[in-house]
Amino acid sequence: MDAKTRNRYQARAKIVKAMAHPSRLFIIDQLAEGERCVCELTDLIGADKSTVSKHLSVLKEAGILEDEKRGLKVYYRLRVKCITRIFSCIEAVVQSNVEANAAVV
Amino acid sequence: MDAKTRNRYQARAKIVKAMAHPSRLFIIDQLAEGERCVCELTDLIGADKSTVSKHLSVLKEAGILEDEKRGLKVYYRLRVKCITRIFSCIEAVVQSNVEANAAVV
DNA sequence: TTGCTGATTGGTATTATAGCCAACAAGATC
DNA sequence: GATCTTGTTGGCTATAATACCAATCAGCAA
Repeated sequence: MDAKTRNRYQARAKIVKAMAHPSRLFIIDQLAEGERCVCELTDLIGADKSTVSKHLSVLKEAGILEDEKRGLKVYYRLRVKCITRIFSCIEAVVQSNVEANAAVV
Repeated sequence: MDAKTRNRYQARAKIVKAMAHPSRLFIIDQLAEGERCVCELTDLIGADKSTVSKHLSVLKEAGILEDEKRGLKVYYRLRVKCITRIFSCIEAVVQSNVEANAAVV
């Protein structure tokens, strides 16, 4: 694999890695419906706000989210909408796994 | 977040996490064109064959790939085809990041 | 049987990730 | 200014991921 190819896949992996966590996938799903402040997401997820804040910064750093401060609150939203389309295929794999497991039992 | 929701996102994260590595994204891309044996992928990637074998088992364990042994060789292929469609959106984020960086400079 | 090829598994060192608490920063409100 | 609310950052520990080498396993062939 040459350097150019490696760079291309590293750039892609950075994005995928940023999504590779239950809370972060949940955040993406929530933001598909519109912007949310950190406090709302913290309530929904039920983790420490510092933890949620770090998840959000991972997604922002990857270019998936953008934020905007208004008053005391910081609102996050999706920067590239198509992200949500990914879920349909992920869900297809999940379903396929469920069926495979059912077949074994 | 209730237990059911948490389980759903954990299942999804398992799949996304399995893809979250440059070599594994490369493997998925290669297999989109048809099955490959471990030796071919090892050559293409240029890592130790034990490393490639482990990447493949991560993808298989997640339900993304399936394998078949024929003679001495083990062939891997995509189990759920739609996985490849994910790349178009990932690439959109990558491009968006490139443009944002260009704007800064 | 012996040896060869292709692939997996075990061991290990290095590095990255996750989550909490505590401390701090930025606005709003009194 | 004092204080409350909302978020971020630093520090820490625990856990997971990565990659290599070495050893092993499985199938083929001499």
